[in-house]
Amino acid sequence: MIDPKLLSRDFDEVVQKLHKKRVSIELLTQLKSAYLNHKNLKNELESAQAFQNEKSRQFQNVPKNEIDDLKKELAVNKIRIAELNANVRETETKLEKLLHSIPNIPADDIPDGKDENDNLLLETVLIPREFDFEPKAHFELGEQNGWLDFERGAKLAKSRFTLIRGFGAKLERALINFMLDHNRACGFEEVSVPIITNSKSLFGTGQLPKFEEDLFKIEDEDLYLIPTSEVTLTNIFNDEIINSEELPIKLTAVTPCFRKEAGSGGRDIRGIIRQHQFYKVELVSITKQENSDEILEKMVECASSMLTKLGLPHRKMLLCSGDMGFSARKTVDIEVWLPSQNKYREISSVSNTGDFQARRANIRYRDGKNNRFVHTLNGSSLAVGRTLVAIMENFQTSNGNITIPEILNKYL
RNA sequence: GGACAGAUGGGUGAGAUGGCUUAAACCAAUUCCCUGCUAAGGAAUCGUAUCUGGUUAACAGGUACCGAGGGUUCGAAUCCCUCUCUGUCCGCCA
Repeated sequence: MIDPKLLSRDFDEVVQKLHKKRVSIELLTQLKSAYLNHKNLKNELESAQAFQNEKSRQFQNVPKNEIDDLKKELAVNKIRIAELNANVRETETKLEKLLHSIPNIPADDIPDGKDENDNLLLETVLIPREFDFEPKAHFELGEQNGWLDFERGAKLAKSRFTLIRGFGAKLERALINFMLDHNRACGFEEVSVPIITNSKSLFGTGQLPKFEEDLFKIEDEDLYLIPTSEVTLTNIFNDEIINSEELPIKLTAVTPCFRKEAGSGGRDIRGIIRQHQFYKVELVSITKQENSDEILEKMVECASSMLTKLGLPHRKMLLCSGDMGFSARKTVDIEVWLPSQNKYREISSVSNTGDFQARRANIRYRDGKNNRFVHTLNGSSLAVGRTLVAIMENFQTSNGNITIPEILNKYL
């Protein structure tokens, strides 16, 4: 949630910055007038309440014969308060609805652009190997080695659910342990969180109300399967005021993630690149406002160095304004090389949301005398399934075997 | 799932009989004093949000908030209703 005060203070600047994120001026103008309208009505309500309070206080020392007159007067004012109150609520919900649909304002150094083609290459790490045979796709290798069973996954649930078996399952578990150890070495505390969460938490991190269609909801309950542990990790602190000595708080967790993938149509239908359920090791940082950018760099480095340890070629991309997510003010994607597709594919995404989520989830810290909103950052340390894909494809041999990165030996 | 109890500020915890209680007291915290340093001691400040005035400061004032939402009343932390959560006991269970 952006700061509504910015609208009355620096309207033109907000318009200009959010234009980069494809938010229309009309919407922002609407929002501004809703804000001012609500403010005026609220002022009116408050003076009526002040009147009521002041007169009520007189009751104890007013002569008995004047009490009836006073009561009459206040009865009238009470009706006015009720009316104003109804109006204020109406304008408030209208304002909130608008406010909640506005994405975060991008940071100043974000390239303006429409989609992934306008992203900025920051760095390439490791050179993709040359194959002297036609590299196979992970789903072929997976079936050949008995690691991936798509038909039975679909039988058990539906398409986009996959059974991982035998050494594949063991490798997945090894990867998880490797990643968590790596993150711990980067200074992140390991947490085990619920993988079901309520609407308040999902609102806090920005998944609700706008992206409900991508969530699996528990029937008849105010509960959802988490789409990422970012939701539960970040909301650990909602409605809290954190002592500034405790910052930055750096957390890591592994959880299954659940996504409906509504609107992704037939994309990546084969294989395990895009699943309804997948394991992801996540990083979340809660920081003071002044060091979130620096922590973003560190988180990107933490994820990137993990891929380097695994020997996987990858690159870092600074996302352009049009390709960034709803809550982000700055995002760096890490893309891993997939030989079968002959291109880089997203395996990690690290975002600084600034105070956008903190404002929604009401997470603050005490900075001397003042309470300020924290900055929250989140990043996939790596999507486990996609890492599995990358290992299979990059380290396949001509007969379809897969060489396992040495660093994983002690986890197998 | 059944029975009972509870929910107050950063923490602990007072607030029969509704009004001067946004809320005592204690702890923590911040600032200052004292001390060569540490410890101890003393003084002051100290809920959140929002609006108005003031130089976007200090500060002053208004409003709302004592789990959430309704109700009664001129007036509710205090009375009534609904919900949520927590604790304890019983039942069930990995």
